[in-house]
Amino acid sequence: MPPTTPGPRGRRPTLADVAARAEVSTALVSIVMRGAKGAGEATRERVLRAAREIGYRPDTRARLLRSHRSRLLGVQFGLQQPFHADLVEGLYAVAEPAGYQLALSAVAAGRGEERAAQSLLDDRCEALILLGPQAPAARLAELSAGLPVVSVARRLRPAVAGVEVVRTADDEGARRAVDHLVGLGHRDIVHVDGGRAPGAADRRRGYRTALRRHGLAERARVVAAGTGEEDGARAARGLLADGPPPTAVLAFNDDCASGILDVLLRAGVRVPDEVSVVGFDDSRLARLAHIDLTTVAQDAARLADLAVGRAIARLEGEETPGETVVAPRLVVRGTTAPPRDGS
Amino acid sequence: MPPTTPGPRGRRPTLADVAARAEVSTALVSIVMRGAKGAGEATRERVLRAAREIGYRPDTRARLLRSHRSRLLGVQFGLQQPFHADLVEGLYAVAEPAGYQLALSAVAAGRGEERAAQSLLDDRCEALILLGPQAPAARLAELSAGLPVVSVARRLRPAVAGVEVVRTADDEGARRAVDHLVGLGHRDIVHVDGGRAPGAADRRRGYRTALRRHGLAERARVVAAGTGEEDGARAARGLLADGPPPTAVLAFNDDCASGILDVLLRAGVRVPDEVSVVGFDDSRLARLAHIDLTTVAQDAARLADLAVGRAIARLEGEETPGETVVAPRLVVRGTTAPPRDGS
DNA sequence: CCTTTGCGCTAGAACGTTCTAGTTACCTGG
DNA sequence: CCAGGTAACTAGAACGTTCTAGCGCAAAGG
Repeated sequence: MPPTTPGPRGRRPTLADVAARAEVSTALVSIVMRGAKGAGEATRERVLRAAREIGYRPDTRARLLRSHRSRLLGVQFGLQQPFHADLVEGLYAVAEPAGYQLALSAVAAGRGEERAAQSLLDDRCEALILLGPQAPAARLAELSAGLPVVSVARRLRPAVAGVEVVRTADDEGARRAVDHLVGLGHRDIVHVDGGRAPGAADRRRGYRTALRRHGLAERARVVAAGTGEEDGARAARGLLADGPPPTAVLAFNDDCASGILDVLLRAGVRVPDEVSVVGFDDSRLARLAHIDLTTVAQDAARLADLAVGRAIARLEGEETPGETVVAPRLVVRGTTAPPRDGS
Repeated sequence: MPPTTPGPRGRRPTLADVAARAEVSTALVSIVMRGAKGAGEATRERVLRAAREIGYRPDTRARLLRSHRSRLLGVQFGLQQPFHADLVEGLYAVAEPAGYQLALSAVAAGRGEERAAQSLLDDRCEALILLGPQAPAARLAELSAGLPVVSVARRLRPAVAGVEVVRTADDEGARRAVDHLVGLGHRDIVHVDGGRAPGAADRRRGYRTALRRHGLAERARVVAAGTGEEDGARAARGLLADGPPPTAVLAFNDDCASGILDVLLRAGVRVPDEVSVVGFDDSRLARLAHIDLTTVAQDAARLADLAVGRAIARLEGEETPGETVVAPRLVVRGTTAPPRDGS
């Protein structure tokens, strides 16, 4: 059984230790450990055995110090954002097979994006993958002067030269949701809006476009709200106060939808019998049996795949499209149904 | 304006560059950058200015390679666990002021604990802080032979020599929940149990103890369930089928409670009017206005503080208690109320 | 037989820091 | 005026890798 932890003495075995045991030079051990060519079959075996026997593990930091490639992708993510967790999971899945490691840096309460990004730079990452970055475009441009930068799930308008964007087609998501509702027979569909949040403008636009295509342009109705549950609740109270509610609501996101659901249910309005509700994001929340929200899902795996792909392409000097848009997917659950009467 | 990114040429400035510009030795620049003593006031200024002007940032990896201290705490966490996000947030808040950096390594779908821990070791972390580790005790023991290991939120029975445990008093949490319910007038309280999940045994024990203290020992009733929403739902359906439901339910955790709430509400049982429900964890879920769950909160900030403290203490060779237990806090929200009749 | 080629291997210099052990130069007290 | 101390600074060797040259040797080609 080879030891898989450093011995109690504290000193971890190094290349030199392996070299001594296998009676070769450190350079050769290095060759063998990297799987590079230039070592005979027999010696290779001998070195590997020696390494195994003394529990040798290469020192990442020394390795990176010397070889100018670090094969490290820096990932900045929001600790409190469940969707980012899905993305990071996807990133791991793609990066490791491609021969890259991930360095994670979280944005949290006392730790802003500036700190997070800086720590990634200090770690000598080769590229930065920023999940939903809020930093000003100028800062992103500045970063991208030094290394490839990929912004995931944040659109940049106008485009920032050098910053690669990978995002979901928010407008299309909203369109699909509207198509679904119209297909069920709804004609009176309200959009509870996310205001200035990333993606909100596109979702609003998609909503309007879809209604227009269905010949319902003049029935478009956008209610200002926001990104949180409470924003949705407020909007819903407003809707109930303003005479008969619509037969369907497209919320900016799942949190917002959850607030809407709450107010409706407490007011005795049955969902989906009287009012259908659609969310956006397919968060954990939406999947709860309790809530069972019809929603528009972002394809985290695909976004992650593209993000890594673009970062690596840029590292290898390839041309990249600048922006890549991923189609969302409508997940039909229990909060949508045909309207009670064809109003 | 000092550049805060590496220049386009790719080569980042090094100590030598700063030294050249300030016309001193690299050793002195090192001294100044570390804030060590041994530099004159005037030169210090000059060096700092030079560093600022060329946008120098120390190279973490080279720094760590040389100084045997890495001042790096490795944190292994579950990507999909919201509670871990709270803990990591707390860890950042404590570690950075104490002069330590965090290296994050996520456990996710295709990336088990073994991989996560190994990557932390490869980064030459000085100590490991494992959030809710599932690895066998033997593996933890093995790890702790090489460096201090702190297990957060997982109790180890029997204790593993060398592994420091920081956890919430699950039994006390359950007791507080029961005390609250009894205080409201409940006497018919069921515990929907988490089975073999970490903490479940303690919560079960706390529940039993509390009932006994209130002279209700013979009314204790434990229903086997699990950690998920669906487990709670199943248990609730069972309760409803077995004649009149209890007046109060203590669920293993919030997810489980959410499933219970769902089944009760769909069955037309009013919460909290007819049945009170208490969760455990104070997850994001519990805080939703929609759910508004009375629950037992773990003190993430305190757990994080202790975890870092113990890790550092061990690094400095101090004696540590081996296990530290943190009191939970009952958060009363809208799912508990006095029973309708004093059954 | 002598050159070429290529393979297996090694010596030794990087990489960007910190650390050890100095060397100056300036006080300070006798 | 000198011993002794201290503050400011520096040369050069680490740290654990990878990389560049290049060496010895056997097989192949002339």
